[in-house]
Amino acid sequence: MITTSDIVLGANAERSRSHNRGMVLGQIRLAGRIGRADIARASGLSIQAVSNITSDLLEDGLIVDRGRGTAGRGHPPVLYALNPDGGYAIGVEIRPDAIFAGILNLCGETIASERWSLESTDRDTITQTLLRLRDHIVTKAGISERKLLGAGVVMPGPFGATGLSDSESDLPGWEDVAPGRWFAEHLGMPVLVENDANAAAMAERISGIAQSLDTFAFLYFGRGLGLGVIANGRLMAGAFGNAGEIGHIPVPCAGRTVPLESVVSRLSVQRALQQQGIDAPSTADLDRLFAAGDPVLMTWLDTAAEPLSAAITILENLFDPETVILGGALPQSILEHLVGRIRLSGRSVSERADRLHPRLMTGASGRLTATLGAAALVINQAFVPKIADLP
Amino acid sequence: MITTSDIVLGANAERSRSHNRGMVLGQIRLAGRIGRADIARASGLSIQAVSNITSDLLEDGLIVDRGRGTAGRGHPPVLYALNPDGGYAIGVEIRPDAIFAGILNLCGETIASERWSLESTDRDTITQTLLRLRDHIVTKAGISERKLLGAGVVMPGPFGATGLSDSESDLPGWEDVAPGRWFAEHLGMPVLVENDANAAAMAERISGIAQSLDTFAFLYFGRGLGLGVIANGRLMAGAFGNAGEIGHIPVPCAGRTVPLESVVSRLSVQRALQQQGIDAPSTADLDRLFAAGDPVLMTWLDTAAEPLSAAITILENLFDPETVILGGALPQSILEHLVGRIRLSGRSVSERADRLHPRLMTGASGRLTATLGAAALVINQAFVPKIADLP
DNA sequence: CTTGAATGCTCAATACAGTTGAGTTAATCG
DNA sequence: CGATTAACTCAACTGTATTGAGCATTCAAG
Repeated sequence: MITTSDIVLGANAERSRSHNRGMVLGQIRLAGRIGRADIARASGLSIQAVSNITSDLLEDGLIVDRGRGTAGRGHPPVLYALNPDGGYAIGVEIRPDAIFAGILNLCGETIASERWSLESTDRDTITQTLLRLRDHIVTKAGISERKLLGAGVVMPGPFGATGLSDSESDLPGWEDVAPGRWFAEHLGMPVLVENDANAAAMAERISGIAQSLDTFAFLYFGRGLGLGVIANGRLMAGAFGNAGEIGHIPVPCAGRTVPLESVVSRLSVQRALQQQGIDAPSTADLDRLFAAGDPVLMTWLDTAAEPLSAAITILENLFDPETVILGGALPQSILEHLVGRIRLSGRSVSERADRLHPRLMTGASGRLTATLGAAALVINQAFVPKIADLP
Repeated sequence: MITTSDIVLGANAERSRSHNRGMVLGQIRLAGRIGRADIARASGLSIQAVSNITSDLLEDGLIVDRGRGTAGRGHPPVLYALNPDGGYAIGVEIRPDAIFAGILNLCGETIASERWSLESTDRDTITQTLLRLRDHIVTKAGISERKLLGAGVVMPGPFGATGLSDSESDLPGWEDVAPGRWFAEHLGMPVLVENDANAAAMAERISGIAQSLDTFAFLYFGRGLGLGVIANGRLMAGAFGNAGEIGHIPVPCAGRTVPLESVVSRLSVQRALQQQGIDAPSTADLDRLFAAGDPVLMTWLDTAAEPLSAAITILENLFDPETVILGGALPQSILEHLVGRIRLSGRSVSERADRLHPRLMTGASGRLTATLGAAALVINQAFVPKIADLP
């Protein structure tokens, strides 16, 4: 991800305002409907300040008046909520063979989605295809281009040449360019670039099961296995933007030590099926096989449970998340089976009586998870305070 | 750690100032000696704003004028540096059998340290002992109490009752109290509470080998094995303050899968030695055995290398840190031997050509690492922007 | 039903902190 | 030696948030 977003450090009047605007929007998102006095209490700002900011937001169409509150005595508050039509974000996922795109509104609802095939992955082809795809999907969604907040782009990681680079999954022709800047220039809007797992994790936070969670880990079944960690509401990116490569950690499996994604991933189950002559290229295929109780698939699930459980113990003890979420390009049925099947270790910091959420949950599934997550990255930007801080 | 520090969200004039002060101090610390124009460029503030802030800091005695710069043409800048005497922090480490304390100055230099035995771990005994110890060490260091910025306290984790709770290492009598608030009230100063590994990691950043690193992982050899992760200059705490319990993750060792700290920790080496009738309670004992090439110790080192290497691969792929640092209550000689002995996996996001630092390094070692780290937590506060942000 | 307390909110004045623009000083370069 | 570059200061300005007075609306107690 090459940490694009300009890291601004000092606070001044302008940046304070933008910071507070993001905060107020975040509070409104979190609460659903909320009055100004409550926002002020939650944010440590004066009522007057919140009042000024909300009237700005109202004028900009980002929030709407949603009636009066009732509880208790005293003057009932005016309640505000996000305006779904207040802004939109495009999400784009670039794969070696296709481009996926989707549009999310400010409330995180999907407005449109598309899949276009790619003949080549060179920069020109991708850029031209993307421009046409953008126009197409914006028209299809019937929204005004002015209301686009930006675009999120998901590309195969890891970024830069690392020990995990792998010509099969990487995009040739993109090694020597910063994709964030490239797309920002060509699309003419702010662009965030992330890997699939991080984007999918953000989707859970914006419109999924993790809307009220600040610290969680998301295990993403893509081609391999990815991890997105959100800590205190922020994506954990790592020094070079490559954090979360969980697929490559060594885990025990049937007495041996193997890389996690060699036994727990979409590719691994498809390989296991193929060895028995079963072809299951799509998520729907897998769903069908699962519903039919296919023995090869069931055996794979049994085998995968142990290393997956080990991986979750590792995640819990290293990150101490509120929960671990399983999602991505496997059918919901299989994800749910895995969640039910896995015996979580008792030797974990996550084994505590005062938990508010289960240790393991299923999140969004299906092929579009990462694409919509890319858009969620942009939507999230609106809700996050802007004064970045580095020591 | 019970995330004490009041999480303020909104920005106003007062908080902006304090934020910018922290930022400017952080820049000065990072650079060593720096002029106002450079600070302005690094922070995105105007020269005038930086000028106002530095003159405040100068007046408060936090920084000092350190002559003029020379390079290039134009008016040479006035260079500022941290004033070591500008402030002090007390670090305290509470163990079941003793209290350690140390004092650090603003530059992270150790001014004094002490070890006092404990007869009991009940709240009263510890609190009373701590108050006397504080007075004693402040007198010994010969500093003014007014210049104390606060205290950092290291206590055995994990915090709260979890699946890892273990009556042998926990402190009885502290389950139902928030230690941060308790100590803040009784010591009459701001208090930060952390576990040993996190504190030690912060020590590396304030006065150790990681002074210019923003994202790194610190493997801490205490009783067991702990992990402190600093990401973007902040400690990664986890949802319940228990992140970094790396000692309990499953790793392969000699064909079996075991909890990491059962084979890689001070306790594990001491147990191995004891089984052969060798008693080595202190760090110095271990150093002596290592220098003598003791065969039991050497065998243990050989055995530990494989699981430790696996753990480092996990850390690298999950956190993508700039480096991994080994430190804590083992002699420097053994840490260095381990760093040299470990064969790092090539299948890691950290295996990249453009690295600025080695993948594995040794940090501070010895019994006081965590104690001084506790003080470093407080010193660090001075250097960090204050506008906290939660979405 | 009246009165008072509690609560949400507005308006106008104020304060704080950073920015801007016009100098001043001090070094290097040609 | 003059032109140029760069750091810095001074004073006026601007943007945001805060403060305090006051109004509106609701509930509850008498």
